[in-house]
Amino acid sequence: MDLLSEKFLGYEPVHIEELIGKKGKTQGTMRDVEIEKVKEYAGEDADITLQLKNVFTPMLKTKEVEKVFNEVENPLVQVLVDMEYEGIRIDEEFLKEYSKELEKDAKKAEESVYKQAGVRFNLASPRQLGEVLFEKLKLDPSARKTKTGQYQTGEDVLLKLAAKGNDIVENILIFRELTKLKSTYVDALPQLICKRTGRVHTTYGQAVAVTGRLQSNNPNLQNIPVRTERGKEVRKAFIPRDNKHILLSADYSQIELRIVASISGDKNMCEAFREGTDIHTATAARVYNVDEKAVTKEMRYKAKSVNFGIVYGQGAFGLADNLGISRTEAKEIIDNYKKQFPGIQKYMDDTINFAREAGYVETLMGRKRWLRDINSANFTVRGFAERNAINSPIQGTAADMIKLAMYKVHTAMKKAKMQSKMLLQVHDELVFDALKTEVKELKPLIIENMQTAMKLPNKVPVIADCGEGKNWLEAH
DNA sequence: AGAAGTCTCGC
DNA sequence: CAAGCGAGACTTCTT
Repeated sequence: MDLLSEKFLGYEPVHIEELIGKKGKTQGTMRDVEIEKVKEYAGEDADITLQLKNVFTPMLKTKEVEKVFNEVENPLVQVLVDMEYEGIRIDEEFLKEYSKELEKDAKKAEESVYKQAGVRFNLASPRQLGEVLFEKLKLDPSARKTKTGQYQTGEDVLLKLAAKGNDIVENILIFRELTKLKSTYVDALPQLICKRTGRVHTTYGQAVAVTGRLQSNNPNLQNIPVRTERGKEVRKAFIPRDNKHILLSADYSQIELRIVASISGDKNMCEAFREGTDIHTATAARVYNVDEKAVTKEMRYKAKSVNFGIVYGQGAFGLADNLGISRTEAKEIIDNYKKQFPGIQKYMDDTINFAREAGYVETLMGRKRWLRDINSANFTVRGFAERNAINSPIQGTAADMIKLAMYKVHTAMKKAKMQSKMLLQVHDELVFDALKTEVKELKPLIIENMQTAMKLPNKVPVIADCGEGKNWLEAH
């Protein structure tokens, strides 16, 4: 059954109450919602019992995990149902216009590529593109191939070719960007606008992502472009329900790094957060052993990359590749980092050792992730599990925190009898349709509840910021 | 028609 | 070999 069509294509939405267990169902309310989601995810004929067992077995094994179920997941069900039901309004006309513009400019870039290559082919095919770039034009004699024998033509590869002055590559990158925006967002979103509500209604997966994060599909509203200028335009299409409302966006500041500092207990990083200075600048000052005022843009940029890499278990090779620096320099930076933040290194070692003994890692709330490969004899396989071990407690604790916050905010809004609605969650961000007359009261309500949803150990402060505007881009 | 592979969007 | 978690468009191969 398609939850979306049942909800909005003329049927009375009574089944929602059934789903959330208001009619005498005291047990397994979340399971009922999840059955629908599993069906959507795995297909109508999926073995639901088996799927659900896989989903909930890790959660029901110990008292700590029952806590995650009882305090985080079950209360969240109603919040998610409300958000999905509400949906977010889309400026269809704007997207239709933008689509024409993208079409025109993509075509232009495409024709330029064919002219420069001296041959017409399917530019949307990585395989054909690779053959043109590396066999016909011979742009890079040492071009690397994928495991299936075709040339790699990913953005990183193309950017390196562009840096060597290959004009054709610029147009390929433009073509890729514009066709991506057009097909995935600009043309796809209008098709998902519900006729009856005039809005798009995403579906959230509550027990799909292994770390405890939410997942959004049909449409995925957790990957709307924001990085490039032409990508940002898409966000202008997400608008308030009417002129009495505005969009409001509240997001956690550096939440994953704060959690790293907190659960590792690293003195220097905890202190940096308590001081309230910019964390990447503070990191650069330590790694390069200079005063914070002497930190250059480049130093900060590199420190930022290390901070993110740490969260993912990245090594010297990955950092060098990412920053385009030598492996020697990358190793030097990482060694300095570990010296300056010894608690971080200890956290990584301790976490991997714990996982080897226990077979799992867990978040501050006790959410578990099982790691069956953590003792594998295979270097590569074990390496993956070790990076999972480092990352999961961090990503998962952030997920626990915002899930708790969502319930708290939702409850507080109901208690204050507000008409404003929570619409979207994007991992560290919540988006609201805010009645203009409620904004003044709503903003502090959101920020206060987000910041106090979960107390972090070692006195690491949690900060949330809030913006508003006539579309999602302005609010962000 | 569906699976696999590649690529790109977000946090 | 080498950076975590996702969705989804498109091409190409398999059934």
